[in-house]
Amino acid sequence: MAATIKDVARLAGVSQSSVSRALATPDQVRPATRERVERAVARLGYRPSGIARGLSTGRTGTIGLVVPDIANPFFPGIVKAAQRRSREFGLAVLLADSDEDPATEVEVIRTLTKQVDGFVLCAPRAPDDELRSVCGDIPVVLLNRRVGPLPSIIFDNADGVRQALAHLAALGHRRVAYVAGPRASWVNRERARAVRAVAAALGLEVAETGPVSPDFEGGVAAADLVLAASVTAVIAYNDMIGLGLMSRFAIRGVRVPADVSIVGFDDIPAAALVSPALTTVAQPKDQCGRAGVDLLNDLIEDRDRPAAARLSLPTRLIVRGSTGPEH
Amino acid sequence: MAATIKDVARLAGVSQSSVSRALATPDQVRPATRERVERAVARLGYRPSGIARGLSTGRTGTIGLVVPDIANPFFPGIVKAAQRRSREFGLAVLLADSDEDPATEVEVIRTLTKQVDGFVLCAPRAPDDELRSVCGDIPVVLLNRRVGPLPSIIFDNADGVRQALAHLAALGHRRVAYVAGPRASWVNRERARAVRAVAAALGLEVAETGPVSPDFEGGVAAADLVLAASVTAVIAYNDMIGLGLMSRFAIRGVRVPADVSIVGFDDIPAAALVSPALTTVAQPKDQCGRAGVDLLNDLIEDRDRPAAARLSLPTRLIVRGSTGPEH
DNA sequence: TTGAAAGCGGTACCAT
DNA sequence: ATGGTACCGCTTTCAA
Repeated sequence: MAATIKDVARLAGVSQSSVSRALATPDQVRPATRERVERAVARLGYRPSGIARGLSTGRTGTIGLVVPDIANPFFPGIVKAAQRRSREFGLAVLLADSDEDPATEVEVIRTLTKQVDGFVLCAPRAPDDELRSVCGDIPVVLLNRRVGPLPSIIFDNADGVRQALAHLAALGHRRVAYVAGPRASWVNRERARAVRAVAAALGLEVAETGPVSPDFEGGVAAADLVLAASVTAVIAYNDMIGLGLMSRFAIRGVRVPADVSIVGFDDIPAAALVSPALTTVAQPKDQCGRAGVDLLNDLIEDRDRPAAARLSLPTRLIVRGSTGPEH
Repeated sequence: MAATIKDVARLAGVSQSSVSRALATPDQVRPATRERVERAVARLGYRPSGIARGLSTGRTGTIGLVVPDIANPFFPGIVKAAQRRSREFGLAVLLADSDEDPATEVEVIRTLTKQVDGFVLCAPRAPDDELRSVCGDIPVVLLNRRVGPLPSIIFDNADGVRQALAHLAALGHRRVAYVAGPRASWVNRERARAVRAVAAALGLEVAETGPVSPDFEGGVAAADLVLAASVTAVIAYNDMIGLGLMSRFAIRGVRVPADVSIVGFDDIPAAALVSPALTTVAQPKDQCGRAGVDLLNDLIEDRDRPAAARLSLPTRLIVRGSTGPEH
């Protein structure tokens, strides 16, 4: 059996309380005592049980991180950053993959609620009121989703769209398609809205296609719709769709970017690996993951609602393969 | 505050023990009692605290899943499968990313040991004896790594290499390069060994290059080394290296596969997206993740060491872009 | 079948 | 500065 605080106390010849103090608040015990405790701890290889501590403090030292799909290349960057930051805070991360299913997501959150100090919810699929309800029970930070005044961190999608459309307009495109992602996606609604608004401002015509699933197959499926819309450029809900478009375009004999230019969102790793490389709107995932944990940690520490409970992170267009029409 | 078992007991007019039983072993309480408890549970929205339960049972209902780098496209597939399977068992998953650092890995394992019922270690980077030591404290399943008799699940790397080399030999290649991954990687050693053995058997000449880091940049760096070795085909430690090779080859004006054919390992998503698509040795990641959790669960349940504590999963070559030399 | 009570491994308050 | 002790929420004997 692993050593308990009792064993340490006995070996050190002090009380449990002193051991607990020596470890948690070293300056509340006499150096001599501290020494003896430390020695005993070392000899026994003692590690306090986080779970026992959790029971008595109400703090688990663990946060829940929920993502819709860890295999979606958009998320690992965020997860990694969050994970790293958490470790700096001495927090463990309970990762849950909801498989893109709102019901699973809610169930997972409910199950984990007792085991974590708070949640970072990445692009949660659950309905607003469900999220609000969760927020009542436990600190929560939303990533890539905004629900009322709940603490959340999003990317500046509207500005990303603006950069993308301005780029295409500058290249001479007059008519572009937007391939929509899932209807249920908050981000998709944001981008779609921005596309309409910005296009109008820029005097561009927009053809909306989709929605399609936000993956390679979705892009493949959307390709023919896009072609039928006779546009010279297309903005895809995300890079995977963009990649799917490219693939299908190649099969249909449509050259990219000569015939159609493509701009994606997310700057997933694969976007840089294909040729021509995919122009995309990048989002600072590291910053997002880190900031999410920072914010959650603040909430947990109850440093009463930090000023910036709602952050919007800048996006930036990475121009790669895209060119003007009739090139 | 969330309701506790006490609240339920009071509301139901029974003792804590009865509530506990009604929930854990319903057939040990009279139906009438069970009813009252269930009603109270529902009314209060009671959810037992896993952490309190853990303290008293010694079971946390959580397993630790450690990966070297969740952003490495090889792992999400495994993680996802493991996650899903765990949920079926009612287990939560504590995911830790060791950032490819053996020290971090060990530290993370030690920290989490008290909070989980067991570990699934994906391609652990820690030294053998460290792993053995961990195994003494708590059930552990190794994925993609073999250490003595420890429970582990690996892919049949030797056979994967055999398929790859047989493929290249059949295409007419006589001299191939192997681009090595990290020296510390057990899998790399396996593959390197197999390359030597199989090549000898097939009468192929082998040029070993590297080691390089197992990512895109590593492949880029390796490209020039490979070219200097004047081979017509190359087997890369993994797909990311293969992709890096392709990229650099393009810049150096070397055509793939006309001048050099490439075979990677892992079948990461991006391998199918590039053109020409990358020929690769695929490994059943889902099966691996699932089997890992199954095995660990058995170990935890202490169904004394299941027969197959050491599994080897079949790999299979996916032929895509590769062709013969002087094509 | 049910209830009382003793832990599980810590923390924290209260004395000393 | 230190020790004693009452919890934290649940499970699990042990009696009744």
